[in-house]
Amino acid sequence: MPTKTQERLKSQARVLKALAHPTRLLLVEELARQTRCVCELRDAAGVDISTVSKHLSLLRNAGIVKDEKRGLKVFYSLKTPCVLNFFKCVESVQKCSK
Amino acid sequence: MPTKTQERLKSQARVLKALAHPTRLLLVEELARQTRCVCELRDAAGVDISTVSKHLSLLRNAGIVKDEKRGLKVFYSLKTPCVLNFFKCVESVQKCSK
DNA sequence: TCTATATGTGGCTAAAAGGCCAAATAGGCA
DNA sequence: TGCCTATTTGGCCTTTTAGCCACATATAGA
Repeated sequence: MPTKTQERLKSQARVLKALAHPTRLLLVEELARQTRCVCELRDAAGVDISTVSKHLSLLRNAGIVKDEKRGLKVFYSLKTPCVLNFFKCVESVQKCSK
Repeated sequence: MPTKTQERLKSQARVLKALAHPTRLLLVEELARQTRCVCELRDAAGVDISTVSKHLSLLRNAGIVKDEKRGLKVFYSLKTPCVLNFFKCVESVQKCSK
C-alpha cells in the first residue's frame, strides 16, 4: 500500500476518532446549539472539568471546534456545522444495517 | 443527563469508533469495490491475518459489514453502502476546518 | 496586592485497543 | 482417515485512552 494512502487513511481516522466518544459527541451537540464556556459544558457532560478540557483540546486539534477567550472564560464553538452530518451518517448506518 | 441520552450517545460513538482506525477504513474501502475473502483483505491491509479477522468481526458487530461462508473461505461485503457517506463527511470537515 | 474564579497541564492508575503468535476449528479433497 | 488451506480464537504484551486529583496559570475585581 502506498505511503500516501496510509497517510490519508490515518488522517481520516483521526477525525473519526476525535468524534468516537460519547462525551465528545455530547460536547459537539451542545456546541451545535450554541457557543458555550467550559464550565457550562462540564455541567452538561457531568465529568470533571479537567476531563472536559482535555476532550475539548482534542476536538480543537482535530479541527472540529474553535475557542475564544473572553475575560476569565473560554468559549468554544463548532468550527464548521458540517460536522453535524456525522450524526446523520450514523443514523442512516444504524437504520440500514438492522 | 437522561440515561436514554447516554445510551444514544454510546451507541452513536460505537459506530464511529468502529470506523476510527486506518486499517478498518481500508477494509471498508476495499469492500466498497467488491466482496472479498479474508486473505485478500490481509494482502490489501498488510497485517497479520488474525488481526484482519478481528477488525472484521468488530466491523460486523457494529453492523457495517456482513459475511458469508462459501467452502473454505469467508466473504465479506458492506452491509450497506451508506457507510461510504462517512468518507464524504470526513472530507468536508477537513476542508471546512482549514 | 490579594483573592476568587475559570481553565489548562502534569501525573498517576485503570481500562481498552491493537498487534503478533500459537492453537483450535471447519471444510475440501486425496 | 489424514492432510492442507482458510479463518477464528485465546493468550500475551505494548500502547493508547480516559478519568480524577493536585497544581499551575490567567484574569477580574476588591
